[in-house]
Amino acid sequence: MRDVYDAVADPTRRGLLDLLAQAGELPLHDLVDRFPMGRTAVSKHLTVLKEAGLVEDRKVGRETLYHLNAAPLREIRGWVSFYEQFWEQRIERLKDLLEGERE
Amino acid sequence: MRDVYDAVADPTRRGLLDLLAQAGELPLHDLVDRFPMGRTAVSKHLTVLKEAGLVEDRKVGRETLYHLNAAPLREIRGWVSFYEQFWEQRIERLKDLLEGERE
DNA sequence: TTGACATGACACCAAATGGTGTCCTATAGT
DNA sequence: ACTATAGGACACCATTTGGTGTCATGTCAA
Repeated sequence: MRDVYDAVADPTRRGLLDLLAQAGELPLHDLVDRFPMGRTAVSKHLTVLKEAGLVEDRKVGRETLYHLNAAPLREIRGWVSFYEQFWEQRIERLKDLLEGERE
Repeated sequence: MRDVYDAVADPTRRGLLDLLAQAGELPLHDLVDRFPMGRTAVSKHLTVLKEAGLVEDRKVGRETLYHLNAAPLREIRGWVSFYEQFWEQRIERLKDLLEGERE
């Protein structure tokens, strides 16, 4: 479907995830109220998040209620945790090490 | 400058970071050899990564050597770790909880 | 039953994105 | 000195992206 890294790259979409994490479940019009853009734009962002599996929705009457599914974020978590070893060590130390190879 | 989430959204750019993590330091033409695209495209991706602070470069003779700076990834790590609490609990349980509100 | 509300489904548009090729300069190597 | 290599700096292009507005449909409430 859609890459989870890509889905999360947009600040509006991260904002949507934050709201859904906080509120549990919200209808579209409530979400729209929190952003400086129209309903169509927010709806599109939610579609992207749905394609990435990060949100799910259910229809209740005339509303569509959206809620978070955080599971796909495991992928990002796993990827980024690999790099922890590199930021733990001082950057300058790495630089010196690389420069020192010539001596 | 450039959003680190955005910089990391592209699979080619994640590939570049992986290569630099492994090799320590590589010149542009070595990086180009590993991807199915031209020098200009790879160079542009490296520029994006530089704008996000994820790579740095130094000129040695006629080569430009690129190396990783993983520090900005802390931002992503921090953001995503907030969501751990949501994927730890079973998704079905959350759903049942939300549906149960009406009874 | 009538009118307001919620949203899906388009069509549309400007700007950003991810590629390309070309030209130019600097450096290495013979 | 000459030639090949490394790569910066463009100009260019198709596609995607992130927004808009409009129309049609289903639902709620008086």
